[in-house]
Amino acid sequence: MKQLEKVYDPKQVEDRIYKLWNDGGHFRGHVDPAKKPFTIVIPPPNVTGQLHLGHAFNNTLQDILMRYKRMQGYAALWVPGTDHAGIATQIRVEEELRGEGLTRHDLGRDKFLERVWDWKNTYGSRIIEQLKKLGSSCDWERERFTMDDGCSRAVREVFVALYEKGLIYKGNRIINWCPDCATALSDAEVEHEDQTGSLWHIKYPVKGSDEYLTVATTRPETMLGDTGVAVHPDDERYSHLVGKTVVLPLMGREIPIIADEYVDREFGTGCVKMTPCHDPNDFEVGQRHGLAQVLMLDESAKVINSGKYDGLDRYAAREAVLHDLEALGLLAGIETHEHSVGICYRCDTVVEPITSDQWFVKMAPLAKGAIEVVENGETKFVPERFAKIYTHWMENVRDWCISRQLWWGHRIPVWYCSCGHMTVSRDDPDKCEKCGSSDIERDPDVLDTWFSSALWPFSTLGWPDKTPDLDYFYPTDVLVTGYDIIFFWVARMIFSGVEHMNKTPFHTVFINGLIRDSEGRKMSKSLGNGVDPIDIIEAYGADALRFNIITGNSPGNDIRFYPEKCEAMRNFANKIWNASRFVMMNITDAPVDAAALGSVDPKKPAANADDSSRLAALPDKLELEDKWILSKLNTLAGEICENLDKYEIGVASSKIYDFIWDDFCDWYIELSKPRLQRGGLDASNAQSVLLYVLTETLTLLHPFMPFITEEVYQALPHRAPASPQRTAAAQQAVATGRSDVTSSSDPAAQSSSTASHQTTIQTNPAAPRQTAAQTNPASTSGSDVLMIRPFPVFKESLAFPEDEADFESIITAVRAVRARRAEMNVPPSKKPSLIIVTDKLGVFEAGRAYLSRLAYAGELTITREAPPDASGLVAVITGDARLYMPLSELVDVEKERERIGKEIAKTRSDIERFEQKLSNEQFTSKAPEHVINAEREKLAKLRALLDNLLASASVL
RNA sequence: GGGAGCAUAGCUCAGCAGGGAGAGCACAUGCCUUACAAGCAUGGGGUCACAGGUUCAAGUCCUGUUGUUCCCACCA
Repeated sequence: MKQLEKVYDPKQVEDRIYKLWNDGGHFRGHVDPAKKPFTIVIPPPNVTGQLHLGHAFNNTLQDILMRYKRMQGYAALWVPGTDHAGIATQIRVEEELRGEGLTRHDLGRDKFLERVWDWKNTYGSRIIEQLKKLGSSCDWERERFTMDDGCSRAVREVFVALYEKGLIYKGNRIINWCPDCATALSDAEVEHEDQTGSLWHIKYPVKGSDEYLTVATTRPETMLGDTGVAVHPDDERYSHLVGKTVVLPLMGREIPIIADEYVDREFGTGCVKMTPCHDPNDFEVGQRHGLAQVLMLDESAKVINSGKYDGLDRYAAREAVLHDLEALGLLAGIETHEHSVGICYRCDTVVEPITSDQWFVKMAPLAKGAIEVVENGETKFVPERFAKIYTHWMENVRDWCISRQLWWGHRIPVWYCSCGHMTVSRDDPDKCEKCGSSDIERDPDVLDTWFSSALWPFSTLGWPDKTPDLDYFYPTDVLVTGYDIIFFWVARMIFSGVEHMNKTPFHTVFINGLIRDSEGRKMSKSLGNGVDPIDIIEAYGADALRFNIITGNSPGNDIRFYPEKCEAMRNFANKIWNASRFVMMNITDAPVDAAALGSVDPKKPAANADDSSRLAALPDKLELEDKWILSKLNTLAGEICENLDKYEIGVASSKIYDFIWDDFCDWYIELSKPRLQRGGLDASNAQSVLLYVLTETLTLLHPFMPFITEEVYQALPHRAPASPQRTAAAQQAVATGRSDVTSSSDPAAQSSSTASHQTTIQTNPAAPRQTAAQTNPASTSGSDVLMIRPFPVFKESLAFPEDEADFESIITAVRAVRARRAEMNVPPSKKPSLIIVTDKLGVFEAGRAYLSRLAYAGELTITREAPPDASGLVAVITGDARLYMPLSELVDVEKERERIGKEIAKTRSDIERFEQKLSNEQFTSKAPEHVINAEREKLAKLRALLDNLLASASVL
């Protein structure tokens, strides 16, 4: 028999297992009318991107949901793809060009785009490969790109449709301009940063008077574009000046003094300079009053239309203007001023508000439907609080500036003719649709990247065509994404889905938090505190990484990432590995059919004599500890389904962790050892239960740690679940309402199972590695892989609450004995006799074999009567029993008396507390019955404990 | 100027249809017990931020306070 490696080595496993799944076609999502669909579209990572921990987190969550639903029998489809990421990608390639001393203009548009496509084809698959390393079970055959033909057609269709509905328009309005990216940005693309700046007071001389109006500004250079000064209509200080003019210093331009409610009399001097071309408020005031527009900054934020200042950079111009004003004595003062500054989200450059011709989406009509579907619950946010953030944004959203002065992206489908007409068309026109002239020119701009990602849930399913995919998989089910792109992406997908599909694109938006470094800072390139998930996978394995980031945190909350925690999770993987080794080493004598245990009801006698396998006979042979572990596992299965249905991923994962480590490994495996050594029927029953519990547990754990669970599963003897069992399990799930979050109807389980009914694989004691390697991928389609094994559900037939409680008594007793021994420093080699005095004779008698083992006891007596002479014995007391050991020579009697005294006092005060509570009429009349009963039981236990303690103390 | 999250063991975090607080890491002690020293056993350590309120009962619900993080906003 070949010895397995003692340590699990993910590097030997992961790629091979991934290939097994892929070759088996298990990632594919197929339209299957007999099943219910479950669909997720991936938040498409930027093609420029490399996998970071945020992706790892987000995709692990998605993969868990996908694998869970797939195992439940849904037609599961996870659509992958990447985003062309307009600005980010263009910047990347321009940087590369700069290295060659070139700009994109040197190449020209077509050559430049060729270059970007080359770049995309070279590097764009990197992040996809990294997602695979993580174990993502996407349908790779359906990988999409926001600029592929289908998505481009969808973009074109949406643009034209919205234009035709009057929801897209072109206008000259104030937009955010990034001088570095040299493009317009949407409001969402501007970040705000609080800065300490200055507020300069500038005197404007009133024409035909020796009065001055003093204005205050944080951007003095913009005065070059001033076309008015505004005061409040009710401000008596200035009412006599309204209608007059001031002479704009430096420029000598005569500009009007106007009155507008917009002005806040309390702020500064109560006079506001009006720069309609460079301030959104001034723009609106200007519109109301017919102020002139003077554009004073160009696309790179250099001064224009301002005489001697022309050509200066905006900040140089600021200095020059201030210098000149000072010289003229027109600078009335400076104060420091806290304000927030708009920053480009891509390059951190301070953006300038500038009037410009751009394309906009009219938001108000679209927002209406998008708010509705969230308010009426068609789309729910998890956690709920993000719905408020979403709604608030949607209610206040302004029109969306969608044109970008870039080359990389979806080019705006608009052609201009010298006749003045714009041709907006789904197909490239060769002449003006109005005058027929072929002298037309296409709009040079491209669309905001988010314009195409907004269509992702349906463009990836074939829209605008009516495809079977679209019909079957849309709307998708869950969108999993970070809270940082709710406005950019989620909001826009929702209104797009509502507008173009008449259906919200997903019923649930599952929001995940951000991953921070161990000090709570955002991970960023500039801080150099980023952690590469691929490094973590190399060092600890993908399963450990996955389990690390999803365990012990709750939805929507940020996570601090500690690489050390991966060590704990790697250890957990190793624990599973070794538990599996143990099971395999002990089921070598005969093939065991553990699957049968899940399909028979141990509470009922075997149906017929023909059913002669040992497992069919098991119902009569289950030991107390068997029922204990089976019952716990069964409860666990029910809870995991509940947790996953509520998106409580972290809670679910830690429950499985605890079950595997504490219940299965620390107790059940230890308990099985004496039985296995004894051999015979007892041993084979234990083998069956071991195998059953291990297999079911691996199944429960699979969505979280797919690689190691599949690897072990492949090595275990098992039989592919046959159709009847699958159906039964699914029906049970529906009956108990435990497996289907979206609907109470049967989740697709009525389909004939794809799993073939293979014969039992002979137990193979060889390494899992070797066993799995022997599996021929070609023969695995529809084969027995864990990935598509039915997910466990709660089964009434495997619930044994009384036996569970009985066995807990024994655990308590064993723990108590161990604790006493540890306190007394008794070496494990010392195995004194043990007398157990208890009323639960049957329970402790059933535990005889392993009591001696786990409590290190020698000769074991179980009795109802206390020993007549307890002198020389030390007692260990629990609520159910007194356990006597002859260890008195090791105990300081005085100390022991003191200890018992303390324990008696503590128990008495506890009893008093419970007695008080239970005699409180307020409590007994108002508390629910199960609570009162629970309290009574606790009191009874404490009283029994006290009796036991007193009895022991009396003989000390 | 609005709004939200967080505050629980030394550290990082769970827990909350309200019924005497948990995990991982760290720490201490003893163990190479034939699956695992990446392990086993045992133990120490918490007036669950503060102040009120609701309730028979409050880390758990409500109000306020403090600290902290974040989001939104056309604060010249």
